[in-house]
Amino acid sequence: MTGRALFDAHKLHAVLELEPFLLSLAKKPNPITLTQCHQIHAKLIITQCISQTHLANTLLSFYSKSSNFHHAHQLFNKMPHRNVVTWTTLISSHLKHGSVPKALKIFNQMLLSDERPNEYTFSVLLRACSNHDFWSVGLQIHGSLVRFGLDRDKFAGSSLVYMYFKGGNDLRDALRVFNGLLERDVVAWNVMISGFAQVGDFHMVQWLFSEMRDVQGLKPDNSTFVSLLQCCYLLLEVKQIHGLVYKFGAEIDVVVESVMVDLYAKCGDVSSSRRIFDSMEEKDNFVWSSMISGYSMNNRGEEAVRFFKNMCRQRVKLDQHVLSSTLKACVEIEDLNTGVQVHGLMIKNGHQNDCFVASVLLTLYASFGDLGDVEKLFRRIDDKDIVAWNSMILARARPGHGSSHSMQLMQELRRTTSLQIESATLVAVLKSCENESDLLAGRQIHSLILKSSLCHHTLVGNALVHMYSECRLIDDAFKAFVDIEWKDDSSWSSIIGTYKQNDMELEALGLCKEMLNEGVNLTSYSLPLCFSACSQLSAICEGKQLHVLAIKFGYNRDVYVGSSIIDMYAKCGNIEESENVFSEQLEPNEVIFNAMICGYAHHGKAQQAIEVFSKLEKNCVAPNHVTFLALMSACSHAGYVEETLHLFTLMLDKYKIKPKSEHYSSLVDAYGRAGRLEEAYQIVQKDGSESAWRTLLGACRNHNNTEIGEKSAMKMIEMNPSDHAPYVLLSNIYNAEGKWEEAIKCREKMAKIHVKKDPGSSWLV
DNA sequence: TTAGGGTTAG
Repeated sequence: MTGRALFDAHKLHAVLELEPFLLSLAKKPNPITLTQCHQIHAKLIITQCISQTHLANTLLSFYSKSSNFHHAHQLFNKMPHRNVVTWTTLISSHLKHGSVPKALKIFNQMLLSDERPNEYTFSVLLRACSNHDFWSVGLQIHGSLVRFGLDRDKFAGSSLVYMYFKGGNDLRDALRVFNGLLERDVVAWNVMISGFAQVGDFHMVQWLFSEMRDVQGLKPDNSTFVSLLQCCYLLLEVKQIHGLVYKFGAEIDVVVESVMVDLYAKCGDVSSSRRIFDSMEEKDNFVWSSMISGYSMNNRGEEAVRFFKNMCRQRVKLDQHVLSSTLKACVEIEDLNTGVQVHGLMIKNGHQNDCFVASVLLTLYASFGDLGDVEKLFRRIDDKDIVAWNSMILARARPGHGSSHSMQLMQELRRTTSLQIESATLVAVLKSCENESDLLAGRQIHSLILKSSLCHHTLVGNALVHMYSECRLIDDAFKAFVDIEWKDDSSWSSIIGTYKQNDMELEALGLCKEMLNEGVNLTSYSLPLCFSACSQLSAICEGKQLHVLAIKFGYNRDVYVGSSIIDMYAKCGNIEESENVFSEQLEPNEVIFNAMICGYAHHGKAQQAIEVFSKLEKNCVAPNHVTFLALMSACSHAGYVEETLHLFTLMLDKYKIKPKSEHYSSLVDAYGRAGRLEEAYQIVQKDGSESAWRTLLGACRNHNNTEIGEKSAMKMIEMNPSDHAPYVLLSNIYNAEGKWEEAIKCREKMAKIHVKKDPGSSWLV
């Protein structure tokens, strides 16, 4: 008797000592190791505490959390007494780390034993059944829940509502269960709010939230705010919810902060994202990756890369999200160096075959023409999804590579996988057909599209228009355009661009008008095309109307739109209006400056062009080759020979810009106009482009220089025998010099080799 | 002692 009492006291002491220790371990976020589990197991056996069901349950949860199912089951089988917690722990661990069928098998065993499942058991099971594959099982479990009288319980009921939202997308059943609950706690309300937020029913979310606020003693928590934030599309809305979080005095957790970082960036306010990020005490991987993608989606790729490098310096763990977001930024800013470093980190962190990360990496390598490694990367990806295939097909659709490889890949995709082809797949394959030699493949894809459900997809239609346009089949492009059911700005831009490229400006402008009549919202893509059509036709009235619309939609200060307006007014003869638009630009870049300089060049205002260039230098904007071409052409036309030469050397020496043929031609033009034909001849011999020779020949014609004129004409005929220009110019030189015989010979030669002069045309009647 | 709701990337 005494011995037994003494033993029990020992046991009690051991329990008192072990219990807090086990509890503290259970609270730790990381699962404990198998060795630690064994040590605890041994200690429980030695102290004979293993027979205490609650302690054995805790050990069972340790084995389960670390996915040591074998040991968990061994312990479970040996336990002399099991309770509902024992069963629920085992079921829950299989659901979290193992498989749903195994969990269901254990649940069936539980039902066959005398143990009754409780609200916790049902809660975990129902949540697992929200996966669509187990939908019918979920309905059966709902039946059991009713039999056990737990269907109105707040725990089991909340999970049931969750299941109807996620698995069945059944809002009515979810609402019915919710209305039937005996008690609705914050979790129950959150499940409802999040369910309606996911399906985009924001009115319902609003209503539920106001109802919830009326319930006494209930306060929205972080989870509520996350769901509310998911309903935000506008910056103002994000700010409002941000304010609400403070109003309710909630202790903001890392998840809410992460969502706000992500959303502010999605609404274009990266500075607010960064402010929240910097103020966060606890930062998880999620928020680091949100910050990187935030920079990237706002066209601030350089900052994304800098942020990533800073993150590496701080030794933050790199996950797939961080790596793929960074690579996306590298693709955007064409930063191969960082991309290669990220590749190394992918290997180091074991993510080299991750589908998300490898898909972007192959896009990056492909954009630098490294196609050999791309294929290897693709083949190694685990569980390739449709986006990985699309990326690979697009990687192979590089200009000049033909369509065969992309077509083969799509056939392989259809033959070997059960993945559903997406619009992006077709867009990628069509991209590889943008050449007349690949037209047959393009037509095959077109017929495939017509047979599929994707024929009404706007993106696919746009790709077809583009493909036919690149193959110079204007009628087919137009037919494909007509077939697009929901034409967007891009559809109209494609067809207008097609007509413009093929010198059909009148038709292009007609389509611009039609587009406006259709009420399509003009954007920074379509507006420049419309302005360009106007300028080519000198259609200033239409141009002015479009200018008003550009102001109305707030695009007049967009660099692409702004430069096209400046160009349109200049080409339509209204340089004053170009100057007005130019002066309205808040942060003019080189494209805007170039448009103004070109405008002055066209109007023969060399002095003003040079003044604009000085302004550009003062604003620390880097000029490009177009800037110098416009400046040199303005100066050469005005007869400023020395100034043209000065600009040419400035371009080379100060700005390190490699001259193109056009620059040489401009230089030749300047010398030619001044009659300095020998110097011009020296330059042409160095450059040797057809356009430079043509310019020189023109100058010889103006200055009646037969000697260099003959040399130039011979060179041009050698370079392009079917061109009529050298014959005409040369015969003009002979005529001017009175060498009629030579002139006739020249024309005869031209007739002999069937070179015909294009008839002249004029806009003036 | 078991348990329900919320976040990111290509």
